[in-house]
Amino acid sequence: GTVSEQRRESAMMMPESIAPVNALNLNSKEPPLLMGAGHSSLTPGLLALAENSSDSEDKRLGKKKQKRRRPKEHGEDGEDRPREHPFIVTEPGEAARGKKNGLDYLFDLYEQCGKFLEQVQQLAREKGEKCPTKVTNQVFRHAKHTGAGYINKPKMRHYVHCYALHCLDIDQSNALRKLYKERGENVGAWRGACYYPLVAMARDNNWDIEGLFNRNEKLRIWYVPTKLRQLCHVEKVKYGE
Amino acid sequence: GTVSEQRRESAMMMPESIAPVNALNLNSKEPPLLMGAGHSSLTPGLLALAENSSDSEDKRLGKKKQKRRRPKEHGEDGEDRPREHPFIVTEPGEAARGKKNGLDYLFDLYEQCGKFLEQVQQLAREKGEKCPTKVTNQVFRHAKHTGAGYINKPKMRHYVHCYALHCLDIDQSNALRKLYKERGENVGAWRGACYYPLVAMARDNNWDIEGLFNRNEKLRIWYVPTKLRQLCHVEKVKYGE
DNA sequence: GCCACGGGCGACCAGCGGACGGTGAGCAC
DNA sequence: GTGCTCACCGTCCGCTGGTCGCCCGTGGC
Repeated sequence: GTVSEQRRESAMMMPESIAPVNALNLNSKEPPLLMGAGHSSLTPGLLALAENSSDSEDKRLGKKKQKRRRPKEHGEDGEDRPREHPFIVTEPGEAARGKKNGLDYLFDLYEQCGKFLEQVQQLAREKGEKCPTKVTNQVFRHAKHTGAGYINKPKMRHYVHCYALHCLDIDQSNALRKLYKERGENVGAWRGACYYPLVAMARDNNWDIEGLFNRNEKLRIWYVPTKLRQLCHVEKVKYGE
Repeated sequence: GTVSEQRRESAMMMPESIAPVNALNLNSKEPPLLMGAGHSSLTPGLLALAENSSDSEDKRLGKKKQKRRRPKEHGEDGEDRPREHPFIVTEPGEAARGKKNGLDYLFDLYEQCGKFLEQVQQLAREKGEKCPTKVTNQVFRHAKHTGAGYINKPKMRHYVHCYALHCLDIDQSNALRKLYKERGENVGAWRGACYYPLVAMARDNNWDIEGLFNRNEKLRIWYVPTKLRQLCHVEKVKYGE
């Protein structure tokens, strides 16, 4: 990459200087965490974008509240895959301690999905069917049926932007992991922090986050997460193109 | 293009030599029309591919029969857009006679959709939303709201491959129009005939019909029709890659 | 006027991309 | 053992892409 050290540093430090303030008309409510003295080139208040905003009574028009789930009525007929161990922030090469998974494993899951996509594409080509270019529901289904029951859509979508940083700037990604590990931050905090270096990269790429993804061999197959696109948009509007 | 005259001619003449015979396990039933002495380089039996196969009792598993429509219960509250005039086969530059529309008009509709897509893309970019690369439902909706009520999805999808031929080989497209006009064929017959030159082009392009579409400025924005993809697949399997 | 043909396009459907939030695993004490 | 934090992922939802076939415009007689 050709990003200056200055910019990389300030982008990486971003989350320190962010206070939870509402931005735009997207309703907000982020846990007050990681505030500090501000020296930002990117805007404060970005974290205030949606994602997990609850209450705010009834959300935008036309959006119903999701129904509550049936309380898992006993084993019934079994085969209850146990939930995967939670991720913790680990440095590159570091194994997770205790009943946890590390971030190298997380990123490996993305590579596995890439392999599964290739299989699905090969099958589609042989059968003369529509050939997906992205990781679709069909790919997740294929992964599950092929024995990779530990891969699922909500999880993969949740961390896409973290994988994006890993693909687009491995050094910055590694440094961020190290930093958040040292500080003893949880996965959620690290995940939140991953957005800002990406926004900075988008800025250097004429705000074309889609293009940034598409130009990278490994990233091309992943949809740009809504929140990342929104973050880029807010920044662009605030500071002009 | 670099297609030999030989191939173009035989491809264009194809429909003459086709007898309705079942192909593969796709259920079939095309009206016996346009049969003749065979001298084909492309396979006979291609027209037998699905598209409008009815009866055959209940179709593939899991596919329910579509419910019958409510019989248009009076004007209710009005604004009944009258149905567009049917298309007839016209030569390039020829105006349609009577209450009919010509093929130049049909192709112009595709160009209009391209314009509407550009508008939708511009709006999406300004609002930082997902930016469609194809003519989607959203684009049809935009077209309708912007006053182009004569554009609708089923119509545009129906003739996509005809427009494809027009884009990829204007000479062959024009010649086919002239031929079918002289013979007094109806639009359906002309439409069916448009498939075969495209299959021949796909063959010359290593059977990559998707690539053929994507490489053309105007075509890129249209989904490859299912039947065209199937036709290419059947040909490829029958005569090897 | 009447009829038969054929095709325009309203409406349907499986499945998609996307998101939420309740369980319950996990660790600290 | 007990409590309480937090994130995994089952499940929902507004739509999409794709298609069918009813209805009726249309021209010939």
